[in-house]
Amino acid sequence: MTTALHETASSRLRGAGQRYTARRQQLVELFAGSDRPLAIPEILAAGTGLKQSSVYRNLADLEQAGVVRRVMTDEEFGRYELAEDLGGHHHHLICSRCGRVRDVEVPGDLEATLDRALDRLARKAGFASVSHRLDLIGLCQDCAARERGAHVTKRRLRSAE
Amino acid sequence: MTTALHETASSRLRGAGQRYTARRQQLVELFAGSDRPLAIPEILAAGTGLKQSSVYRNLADLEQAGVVRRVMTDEEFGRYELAEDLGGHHHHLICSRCGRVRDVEVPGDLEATLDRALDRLARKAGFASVSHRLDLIGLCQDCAARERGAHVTKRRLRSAE
DNA sequence: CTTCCTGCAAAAGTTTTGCATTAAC
DNA sequence: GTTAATGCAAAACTTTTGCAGGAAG
Repeated sequence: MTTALHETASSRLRGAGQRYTARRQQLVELFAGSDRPLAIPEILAAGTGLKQSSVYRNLADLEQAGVVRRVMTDEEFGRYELAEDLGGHHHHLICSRCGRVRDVEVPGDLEATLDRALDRLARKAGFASVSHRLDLIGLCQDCAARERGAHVTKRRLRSAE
Repeated sequence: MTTALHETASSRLRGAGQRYTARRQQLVELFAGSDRPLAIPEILAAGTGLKQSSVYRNLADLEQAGVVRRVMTDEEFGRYELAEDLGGHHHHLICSRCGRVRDVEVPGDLEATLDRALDRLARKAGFASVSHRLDLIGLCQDCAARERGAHVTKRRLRSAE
């Protein structure tokens, strides 16, 4: 089922002069089974036994090889997911309060319209080889209620969960 | 010219129980005069005399009051810009290699189409009060040439500039 | 046996915070 | 005078790196 995925990952890593070790296979499996990009703490907690520095280094290597990519959220740490051609083109629903992220797909015709328009724009500005990143920002159901409080930092919010 | 902006900023801060000090006015002016979101190092280097911790604290307060907002790039530090209703709705051209950012506006009809479609999507997923974030990712002219190199971290890239 | 990967510990970079001082109201 | 804002120094947190040991080819 994920055989093709592993073969692709393997060949991309070898192409970059690197090995597709058991650790890295674990990481790829983890991403393949997730419905959202994963943060490093989540990966560490997932019971792979991987150590922090190895996770960072492996993710950097996998990113270089084009197997995963780093995604941006409003959090102050990074999240990773499968590269677009492996995990499919999709976007993210991001809760602006608690940082929760979920994958979401938008209709194909909207994507097409968007692509055409943005390509034109980028070219006019001298940008090459353009892709886009489209996120939906809002409040998830949990947070919509308790929206309140002053001088609350994001870190405090996270640890309060 | 920026009088209205200052008045709005002032009233929003007071509404949050805070003062619109000279330092904060400087910050708002800085953002108003920029064609891209500013990073903390840039703000510190702009000659305002503000200290690092004050910049962070002021930006947090201004963000809470709805005067500025933090924007995400591929860099590992944050950038800030005026809130959408003060600085205008726009998007960002981001160079995936050097991290350079520039503001860009997309045609109004595309925005409208987008808004309608995304609102529907978000509602279906149980998200409330949604906005969107659309970035164009690519290579700026400077970087399009020298695209190369393995195991190069982003931090190294930045300091190499 | 050579090269890459891993873990540990330590460092670097960004952001937050405690406390005393200064400025705003 | 009371409350908020500032600067300084130190801490917290995320990410990167040096080095020694271990696994993969």
